[in-house]
Amino acid sequence: MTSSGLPGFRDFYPEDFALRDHIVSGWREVARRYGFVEYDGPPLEPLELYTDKSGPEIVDQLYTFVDKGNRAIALRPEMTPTLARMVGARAQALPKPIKWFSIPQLFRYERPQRGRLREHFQLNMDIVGETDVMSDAELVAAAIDAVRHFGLDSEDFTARVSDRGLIGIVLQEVGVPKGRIVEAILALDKAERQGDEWLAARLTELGVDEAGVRSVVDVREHDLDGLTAHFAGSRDVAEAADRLRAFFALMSDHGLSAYVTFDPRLARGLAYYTGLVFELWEREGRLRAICGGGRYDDLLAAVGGPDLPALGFGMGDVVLGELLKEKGLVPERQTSVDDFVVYVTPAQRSAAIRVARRLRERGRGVAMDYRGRSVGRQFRAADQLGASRTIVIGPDEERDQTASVRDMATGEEKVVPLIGLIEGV
RNA sequence: GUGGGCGUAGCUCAGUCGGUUAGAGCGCCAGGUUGUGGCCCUGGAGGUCGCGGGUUCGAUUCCCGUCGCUCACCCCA
Repeated sequence: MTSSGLPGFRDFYPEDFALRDHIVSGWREVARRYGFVEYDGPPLEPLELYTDKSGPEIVDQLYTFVDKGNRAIALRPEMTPTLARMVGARAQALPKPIKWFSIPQLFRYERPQRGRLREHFQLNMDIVGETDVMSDAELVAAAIDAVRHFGLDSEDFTARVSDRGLIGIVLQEVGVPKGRIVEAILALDKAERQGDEWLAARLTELGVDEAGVRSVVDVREHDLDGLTAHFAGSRDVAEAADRLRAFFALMSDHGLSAYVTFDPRLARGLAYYTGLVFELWEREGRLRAICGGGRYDDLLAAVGGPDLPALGFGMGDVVLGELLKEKGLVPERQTSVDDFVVYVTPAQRSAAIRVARRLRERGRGVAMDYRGRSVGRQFRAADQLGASRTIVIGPDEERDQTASVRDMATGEEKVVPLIGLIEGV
């Protein structure tokens, strides 16, 4: 091979770009249906924007450099800090709730693998300035629809839902000190991969007694009712659970019950989530999470922005694209050619160009042969390009101001007046 | 960042127990006589056998390194 591009960065050949466009357009359409408006920010940001709040897991993997003005720069790894800044600057003026979406290209310096590159496009949908559980449900519904839009359904993927508020209260009940709740939640997330013994050791470290440890390990197997029963004595648990129940009821109103499951094992790695958290997973589980998000009511204030509650999710194009390819849901072929105009002899070239021009003015995609090859070869070119019609201009047509129009799918061909051809478009 | 597997034409792959012109299918290009595609036929282009070094009379084939891809770990958008 000759020189290749940077590892983890993609070249988009026309067929690749077609898939990317398919995904991005679909997302835009779904976001629009939910009443979100699009925004964007710069792909480069000051490094400090991320070092403060994002947590070490993101900072370790930043793409950074120093610019000619000696500024420390990062390629944006996520959109939320940019969103926080932008919303912050106009927080007073914007009607609430603020429902914004963006499809930024994001960058991470880490080892590329299947479904994880150093760059991807990510749909971000956020709602700022609303605490009602109805907004939680609508956001999750939008995330689910952003996947369903491409032809996947509850057979293919599922949404795991939990609530950090609830889990935090549970952890407090079993004896985790208040100041270490977030650590315990992150441990819970990590336990997915490390196993129960690791979790038990970690919880003991955090000051949980043996009974409490057992309780937490058990809790991970409970459904919502089981969980409330287990902590029947706790008013706080009951209240937090009620909010989740309300959430599931709303998901039912959205007609999406089949997609959502309570899963107390889900915690999400990022430190800033405060309430609802969710992830979309392919059912077969071979790929990574398709999407993840949740409520982060304290984040905007924490980064010096307005004190507004918020929630949002991110959904990348890489895993979703892999999934669509696997399921055969990638659109067939893309062509920009509607009509191919054939000229039979060089004498008709000018007339044919004029016809092409008039069709283009009407919005048709038109291609022609450049070299005056045989009619047969021109037809073959029309076929290769996927033209839906081939329009032949020969001596007869030129004389009669007509064109022979062939439907490439059916093979049906008829002679029509030029005027009719142009105006019939 | 750690460890394993892989790396031959645009794509999917064959092949060389080290030997002198590296193959197939698909794709691409040109023809198959002057007004019609999808089939077919003929011909052609295209490979420093990832890159660098070593062993050897000789390496695409063996060894080392490196880069890339990939899987697992790590981590997660």
